[in-house]
Amino acid sequence: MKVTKAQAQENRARIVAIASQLFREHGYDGVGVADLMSAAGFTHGGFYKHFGSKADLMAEAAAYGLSQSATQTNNIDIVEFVKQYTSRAHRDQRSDGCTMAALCGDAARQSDAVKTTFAHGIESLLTTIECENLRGDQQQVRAQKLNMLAHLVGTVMLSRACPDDSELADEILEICGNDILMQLSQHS
Amino acid sequence: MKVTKAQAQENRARIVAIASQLFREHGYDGVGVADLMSAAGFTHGGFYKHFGSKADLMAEAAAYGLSQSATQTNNIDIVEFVKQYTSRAHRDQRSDGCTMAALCGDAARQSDAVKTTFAHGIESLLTTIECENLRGDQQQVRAQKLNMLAHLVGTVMLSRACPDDSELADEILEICGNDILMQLSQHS
DNA sequence: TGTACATCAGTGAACGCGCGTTCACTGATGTAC
DNA sequence: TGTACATCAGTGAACGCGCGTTCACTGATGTAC
Repeated sequence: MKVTKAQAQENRARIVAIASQLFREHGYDGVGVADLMSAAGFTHGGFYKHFGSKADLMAEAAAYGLSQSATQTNNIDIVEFVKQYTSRAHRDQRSDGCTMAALCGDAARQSDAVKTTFAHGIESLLTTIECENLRGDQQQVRAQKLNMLAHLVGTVMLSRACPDDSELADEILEICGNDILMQLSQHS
Repeated sequence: MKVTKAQAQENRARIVAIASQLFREHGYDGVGVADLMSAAGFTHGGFYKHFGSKADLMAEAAAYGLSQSATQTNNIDIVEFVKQYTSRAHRDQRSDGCTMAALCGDAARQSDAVKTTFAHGIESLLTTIECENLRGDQQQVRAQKLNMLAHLVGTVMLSRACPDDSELADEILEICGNDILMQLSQHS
């Protein structure tokens, strides 16, 4: 049965949002078209009325997830952001967490469309990260943010690669979280 | 046809080594049993004479790849190590590069067997990273190494998530590589 | 405003395909006498 | 040392299964008059 134009657009947006979550949790290869359509409350056949292919949705879901991260990062105290990013809650809640940390390993093996989306996502994060505290010229501030981002992403990814409830996983978060905060205060 | 015991053992080792490379390049889901057996010069049927399942091989190949990284790290000048790790050559040669950077994103979604292997891999890297230059007590040195590892892994993963030949990809390597070296000199 | 028709989001069966795994078979190696 | 038999690494066809994608169909929505 057909559906209101507005309703269809809303449904499409829901598919993208749910795909973004499922991809973050299970990876691109870990979620099938039928899985995500079912999670959105539809049958799989309708998928191709909205998207050209699964690969197309992957790029769109990445863009959605990364812009979401950027929005959440915007206008938040940077110290609070680092603490939250390196928290156990963030590590354990992949589906609601940072898309960069959840999928940048997978992105490296995807098409240039997806990689371009991730590159834009990095630039977005660099822009939205609160910078008032950082000293130095524009280039230095950008370098400081880039280093912080790499350190943050590496921290969460290493912690996630450890067995659940392992001491090492928590140690990584704590030690690296503290160091990132220390770097931050040194640059302020 | 049967084959010498020694030959069979050698063949098994070759499968593990090639699997380790292929997994690093294409991810665990991106390489099939038939693919890797073929790459090793065999037909797929013989696979289960050596391994219980593909998942078993994944854990074993990870252990192989991570111990290889640790071996390469051992007794190498740490400045040279950081430069090589953050080089374009390392970023672009996934199959011969660090298993941690290539697969820690995938490892997070695998069984505890694989994750345990990665946790041991992290500990191995912490042990083998040359530490003579680092100041402080044992705990501080461990923290410095852990931070350096997270920073290194994050750097390479972010750079790989960008499109090939993109400026951002190279900028990440350069900026973060320099910062990691600077941290190192500060702690020496 | 009412009517007739076109549109198209969503359904569910069906497609070809590649995956991990199994299995009967081969024949050189290893072993027992 | 020679012979007869068991072992088992490697082969290649076959298996069930789930994947991405296609397609004929439905029926409410949107549109033209």
